[in-house]
Amino acid sequence: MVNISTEEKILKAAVEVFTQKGRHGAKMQEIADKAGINKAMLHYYFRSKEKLYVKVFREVFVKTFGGLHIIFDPDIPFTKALENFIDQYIDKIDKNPHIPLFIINELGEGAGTAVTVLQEALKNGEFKLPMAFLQMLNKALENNEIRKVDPLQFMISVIGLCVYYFIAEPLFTNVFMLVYKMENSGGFDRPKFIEQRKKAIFDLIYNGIKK
Amino acid sequence: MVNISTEEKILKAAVEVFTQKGRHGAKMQEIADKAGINKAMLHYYFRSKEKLYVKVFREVFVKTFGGLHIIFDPDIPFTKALENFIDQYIDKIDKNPHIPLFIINELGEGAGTAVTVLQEALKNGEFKLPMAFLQMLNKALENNEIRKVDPLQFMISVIGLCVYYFIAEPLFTNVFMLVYKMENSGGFDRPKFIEQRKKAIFDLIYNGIKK
DNA sequence: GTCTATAATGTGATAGAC
DNA sequence: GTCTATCACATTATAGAC
Repeated sequence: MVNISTEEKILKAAVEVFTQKGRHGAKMQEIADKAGINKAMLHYYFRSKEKLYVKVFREVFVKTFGGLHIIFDPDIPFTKALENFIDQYIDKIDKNPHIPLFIINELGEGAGTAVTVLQEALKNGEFKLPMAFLQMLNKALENNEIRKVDPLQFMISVIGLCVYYFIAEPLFTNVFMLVYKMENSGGFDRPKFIEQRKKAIFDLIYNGIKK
Repeated sequence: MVNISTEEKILKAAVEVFTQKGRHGAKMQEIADKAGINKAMLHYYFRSKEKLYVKVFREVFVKTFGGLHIIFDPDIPFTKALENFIDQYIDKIDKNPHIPLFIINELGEGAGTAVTVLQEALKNGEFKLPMAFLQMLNKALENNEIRKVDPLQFMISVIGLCVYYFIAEPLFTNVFMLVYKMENSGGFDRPKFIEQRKKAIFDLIYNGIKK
């Protein structure tokens, strides 16, 4: 990929700006600047801000969450799959920390583009994660591998545990600063913290559902 | 309160619009319409959109999270306090479902108004929740009431479990629709689901940390 | 395809009458 | 204090030359 096309440059810049600033906060000028071209080109390639946004949302959603269902391979034990999921899901979010909040915000705008994309992705198999998770969980419940839990509630809990820190990071870092100051600690080592987070989530869940 | 003042009407409308549309999505015209007055009055009372936003953020943040620390009363057992917290925190969010995402989004805008308000509230005692939670948790750990856990990680987990569903509700309702259709279920009873959520969270945590 | 210049619109803010 | 009318500016979108 020696020569990246103008269209690709625009899309790449648009992903950055839309995911970081949101639908309303994003400005066409900033996207143009980041792509190294001018505003007119954005409209030449994508007609309008709205159409560009739709492309960005669909691509971001599918690329981020499209492949994760393979973690729930029926041939490995549920507990191990869960551990893998926590590990890989958090790694993915950590590499794209703005994306969960971006998707949540756009889905919250009510019936419209984002919700339509989600529904289509659920139907056409581009977003198999929830069903793969629920199927493996139901099998583990049937086989009495784990304590009885409500499948939907449990799924929300696992995903929430993985995602929430990244969404609310500014809130927690400020609380940490207060705590660390009180403890005369060595400050905040973020990579170490992320690894500890994985372990804390798995420990909580594992002990929460083991028989 | 027979006669609500114009300033109060504006603030009430501004809270609604800002929390639902965000800082950039909110329009002064919509706030004016909702308050039943015209745009000029907004500037007469608050000078600028920015100043009005600051008032709204501070008020919303303190009113929503300012009083919750009293749940962690040292005289009651930690497990019971945790159960109360889950119950009351979720009730509060359920009554103001847009507020967590609003606060998270504004804190994510980087150093600025929202972060400043948070830091002040942490210092001046308007936001005692994190410290109250951590103190009670540390005591429970010292007394060997619960399994050994990392206090900060555990706090994030509890809050995330309570908040995440409300933040990502549009995502999950769409998944539910798919699941319920497959199961020929009677559809989605939201109030019942919220009560089940409280129970699911407490069960997971309780089993996750009990000795 | 790419650019500059400009139109068209939306929105925050103000002036001035009452 | 409240209103209408208007300004000033930012931003999306287009026209037209190269």
